[in-house]
Amino acid sequence: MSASATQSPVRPVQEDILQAAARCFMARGYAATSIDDVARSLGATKGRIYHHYRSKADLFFDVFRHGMQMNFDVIAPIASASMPTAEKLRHMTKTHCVAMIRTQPFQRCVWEGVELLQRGATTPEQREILIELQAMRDNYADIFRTVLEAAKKEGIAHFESSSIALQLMFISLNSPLFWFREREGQDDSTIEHIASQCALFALRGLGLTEELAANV
Amino acid sequence: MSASATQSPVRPVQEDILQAAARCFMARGYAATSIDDVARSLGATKGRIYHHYRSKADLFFDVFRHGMQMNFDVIAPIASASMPTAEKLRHMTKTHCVAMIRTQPFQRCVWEGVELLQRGATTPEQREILIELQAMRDNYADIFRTVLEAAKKEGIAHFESSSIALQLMFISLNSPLFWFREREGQDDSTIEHIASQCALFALRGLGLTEELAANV
DNA sequence: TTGACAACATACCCGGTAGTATGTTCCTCT
DNA sequence: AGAGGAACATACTACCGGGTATGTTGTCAA
Repeated sequence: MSASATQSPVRPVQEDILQAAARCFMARGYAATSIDDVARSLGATKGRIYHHYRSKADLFFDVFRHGMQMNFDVIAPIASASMPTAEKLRHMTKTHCVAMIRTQPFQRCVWEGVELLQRGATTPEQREILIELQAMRDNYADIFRTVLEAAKKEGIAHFESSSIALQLMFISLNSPLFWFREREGQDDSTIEHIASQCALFALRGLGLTEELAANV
Repeated sequence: MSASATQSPVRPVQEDILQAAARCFMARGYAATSIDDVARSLGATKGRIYHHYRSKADLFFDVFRHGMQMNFDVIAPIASASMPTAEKLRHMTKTHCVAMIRTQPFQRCVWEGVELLQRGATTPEQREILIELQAMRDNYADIFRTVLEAAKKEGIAHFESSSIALQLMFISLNSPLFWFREREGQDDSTIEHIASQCALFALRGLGLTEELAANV
């Protein structure tokens, strides 16, 4: 029919595996999820997964990486844009929260991955990957940290410890990861609405005035 | 020596097992923790644990129950006391946060337990226990929900969805569960100081004015 | 056409772990 | 003093799940 009948498929195989893995890991947790579970949700067998990934940990790490990458993709443009600090903070918090909801399965894996990082890995091979992932996450947090400290310097935000403020902000914005459920009749505006409430809570918590925090 | 040489020990055996189990579950997660791990951290073997608990799940559920019970013990007196809503909210948030830090291993189990609840149990026997634990947690949350809605009615707090506000408040106060680490030189004042920052963040997030949220 | 390789499925191995069955010690009560 | 049971330790079983080794099919290139 077309010029090249065997062009690479629109949705590469790896993308499907990552999607299925993210959902399984979210549903049962990393340790309680078996490769067979992931394969079954794909209508396939272990062979398919082990053909593309060397180990269960490798698969999980790739889900983590993809999750973080999606966050960078939406936040980096805002962070590098030129706008008032308060407005930048509003945009970044809201956008981050929307991303958490939209890519929930992946972000749940990122969350659990952070815990795995702290518990350490077994093989030295995995250690190297873990260090890379750790750095990835630290870099992402630093984007927000920079804006937070700028806001504090400008007298827009009021908090004592930057580290604690950063943690509190993130956990507020990440909160939907733990209670949001996909349901029928939920469209973009529903998600936006939820994210607005979370971002408003976070911005208030950081000490922004009602005017500066409004209309997130 | 004394009148009754074989009095019941000050620290019952079950208490020790619960402590060890809570720490192990916090360190590695429920699924990745083996009964042997818990036994080893007690300098004992499986036999000791299975003599007191019928299954791994039962042990975990008991840790959950103890964690929740400790929360009730500190919050119930405040909730039933007679004081202005704002003051009650300050006390409850701060106290809850302190409890999270002080009993961190147990509360991490409570947290993971909530996820296990959502994923469901296998045996119908466990289902009954899960329903009981679920109710326990709901009752605890309702204590805060009542105060929150009172605060909203009085015009002290400002939020849209009570459910979301409750989630955001809790996750802010629970936040130390995920980043607080015991270190040398940390005394009660250190914990109080951290809890104050979390409570302040939460109260601000709920829309309390700076004066009402101050001095938590 | 055939050889090579990608992309899997199938069959298997083996280590770890929940749970059990049985021994052992000590205490207590009669 | 001896019978019974509480409080464990030891030894064992059964199964699950990560990983591997091998078989099968389709495709493409020479």
